[in-house]
Amino acid sequence: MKVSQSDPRSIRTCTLLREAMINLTAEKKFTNLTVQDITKQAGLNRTTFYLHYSGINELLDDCTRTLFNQMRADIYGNELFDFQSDITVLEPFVSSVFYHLEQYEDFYRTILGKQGNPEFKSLFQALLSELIFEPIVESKNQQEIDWQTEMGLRFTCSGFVGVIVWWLEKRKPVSVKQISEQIVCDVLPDYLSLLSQKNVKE
Amino acid sequence: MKVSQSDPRSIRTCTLLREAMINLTAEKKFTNLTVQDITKQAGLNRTTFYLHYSGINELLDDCTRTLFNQMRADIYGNELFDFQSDITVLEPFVSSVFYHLEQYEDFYRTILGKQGNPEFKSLFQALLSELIFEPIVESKNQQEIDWQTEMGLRFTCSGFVGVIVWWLEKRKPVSVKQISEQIVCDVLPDYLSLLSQKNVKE
DNA sequence: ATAGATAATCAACAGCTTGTCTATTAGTTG
DNA sequence: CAACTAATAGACAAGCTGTTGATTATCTAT
Repeated sequence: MKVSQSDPRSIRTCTLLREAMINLTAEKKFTNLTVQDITKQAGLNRTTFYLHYSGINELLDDCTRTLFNQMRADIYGNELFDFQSDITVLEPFVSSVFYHLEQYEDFYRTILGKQGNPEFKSLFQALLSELIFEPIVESKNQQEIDWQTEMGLRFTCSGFVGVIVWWLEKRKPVSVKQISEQIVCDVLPDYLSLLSQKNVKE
Repeated sequence: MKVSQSDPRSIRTCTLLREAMINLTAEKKFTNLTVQDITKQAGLNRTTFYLHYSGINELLDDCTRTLFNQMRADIYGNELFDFQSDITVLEPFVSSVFYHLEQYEDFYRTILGKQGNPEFKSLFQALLSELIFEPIVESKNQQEIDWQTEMGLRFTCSGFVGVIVWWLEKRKPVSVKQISEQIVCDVLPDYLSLLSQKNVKE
């Protein structure tokens, strides 16, 4: 960014570039996506791009921040849950993730998929970990977490993202309500038992 | 491939190119890796590359096949297991995956990581699914699998790969024996029960 | 409303990679 | 030895990149 950020022209340009990137990605044109493609789609001059971003990765970072802020707001629109009482209070949080995905379905399908961007996927997983799973670990386990817990956390986050990708790839074979209930009722309870027990083989 | 495949010169060239690709990737030079880099590393002329591969992706495919054949052999070096009896018979299979990873540790760390290749990661996950997890589903469940089972399978595979990436990223914080036992004894039993039970919430 | 500041445009540039030619050299096989 | 074929070397057009300088359009403060 070498320009103002508060100037209406800058805001407009950045918005157009973000939208162009998201729309082109949604059209499965992510691999080998060029600055030319983006600026053409946005109806802007290629030179203008470099006034705002150093390259495509920086624009993607901007898109990522924008989408994640939105998802954060979507998720925290729900009441904070008391995890101790009942695991099913998680259901609205899990549902809101899927509802958010539906808003940019084509974009997420491409960028999280085989032809997508591993950096974005990693950030996406970290966000879900931060928003949903780490609070559970903290509420259950106040002391320093051991490697078994850390590994279990990673297993659960990766599994959750894997299920999301499956759901997107398969073009939503079941409803948000169905998949959310399946995850909350059948998958996460096992995760909890994993966190509370300490079966260290030594 | 426009050349013989059985000619000693071709075999030598392809081997050199595969090794160059794997070594350069291991040195964290995967993103923006060029044909020039590879042929220079291999000590070959750039034109020679195109006699054997149409592009980097095709060379990576060749590397993938080679590594996966080796992993398949590593895994099947163990006795076939009867999953019904005891889940812990899986331990040698899980261990052999980690021992295989150690042989090309730096390569796998890069290509499965944030700067890596999602296509490779997807194939890697599919291979583990085929070699380890799908046989379990089939042994437990002869009828057509429902979406809950399919989802559980995806969850388990993704979680397993997630743990592998965690282990590589953290530079092997625990031994192969420790992580394999933890996975087999504490993680998989919970999730594998998912693959056989029918908790359809409807 | 005007003047100064700043963003957007346009044309052009060198640098790099790609994929494909040719012609020539080196190695393999019968 | 003779034929076949892989490897090399140099060159080419094409495409994208990131930057420059000059010009036009738009914003903002007075």
